Amino acid sequence: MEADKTQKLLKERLKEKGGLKVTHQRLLVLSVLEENSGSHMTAEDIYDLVSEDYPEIGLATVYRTLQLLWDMQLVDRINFGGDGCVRYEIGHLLNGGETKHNHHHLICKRCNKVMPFDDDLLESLEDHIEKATGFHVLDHELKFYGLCKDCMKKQR
Amino acid sequence: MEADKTQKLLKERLKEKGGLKVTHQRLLVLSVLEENSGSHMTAEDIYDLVSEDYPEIGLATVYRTLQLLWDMQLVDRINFGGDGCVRYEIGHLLNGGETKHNHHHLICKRCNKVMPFDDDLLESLEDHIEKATGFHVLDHELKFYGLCKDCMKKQR
DNA sequence: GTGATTGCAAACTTTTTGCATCCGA
DNA sequence: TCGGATGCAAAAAGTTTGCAATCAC
Repeated sequence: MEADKTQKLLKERLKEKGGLKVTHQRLLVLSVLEENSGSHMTAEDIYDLVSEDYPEIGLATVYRTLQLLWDMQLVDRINFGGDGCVRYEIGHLLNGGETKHNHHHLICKRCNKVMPFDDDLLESLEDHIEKATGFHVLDHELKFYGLCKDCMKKQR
Repeated sequence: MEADKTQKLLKERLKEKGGLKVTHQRLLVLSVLEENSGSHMTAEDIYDLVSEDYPEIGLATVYRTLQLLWDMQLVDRINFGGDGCVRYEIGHLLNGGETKHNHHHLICKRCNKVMPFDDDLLESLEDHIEKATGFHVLDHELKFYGLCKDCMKKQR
């Protein structure tokens, strides 16, 4: 999705909410999120990136903007592992229906190595869930915990 | 799994690590986690529960104990939704051999509601992974992100 | 012009760390 | 006894809030 289209959507939603303004800062935060679609960024990551173009921005503004974008459903919040900080990425609704990311990981319980693993096997299960529960699935995340090849060897 | 067995496992692992001690506090934290198997508790939740029986415990001890239990793979860390705090539950290895805890969850991106969802569909995929990559799978965790029935309604 | 928004700093919340004391092995 | 563990308080790290100045409409 092109930046123009995302910006247009932001402007629409701000108008819908009534009285809210399209500011330079809001556009910049959104554009950084869009340029890094797929990565999971903390507020500080976003602050650092926006600062490159606009050093006078404040961290508090980034937090306030992320809260606003979340309220308007333009960004998603995610929580990876137990690192205790909230991460953001551009919303699924904006992220193009096609390029949905399938978070499949093999995680070794011994050495904590994380290996990616691709498989689209779950698509049909999503349909089943939606029919059975009314829950509309947007994305999934599948983690397998176990022992990697190397740690299996070491174990014996 | 009975508390006795869990305690025994804790003692074993502490001995394995060498020099680590079985303290009243560690036993209490583990027993609270076991009594509340299935719920996802913050460190403070656990602190409050342990405090009922043992008011002199410090919050820092709870954090240190949870870190230790996690290192020894006796508890799991989970991070649902974007509520910005880490939660703990008794580890899946301990949570009953038969009823292997398959963490299947439907997580609403809007209201952060978490609904359980059971399915054993992934067993065959585990075999496939092991043959293809040499990774020995012990457990899996599957999360579907989307919009629950209620939030779907509200959206229109 | 007017009210929403911003930057800054201070407050808050959650988690970690330093240290003197205590306790399990 | 002795080194690991604890409780407390102080420090970090992450996030929110109050307020005067500023900017979008």
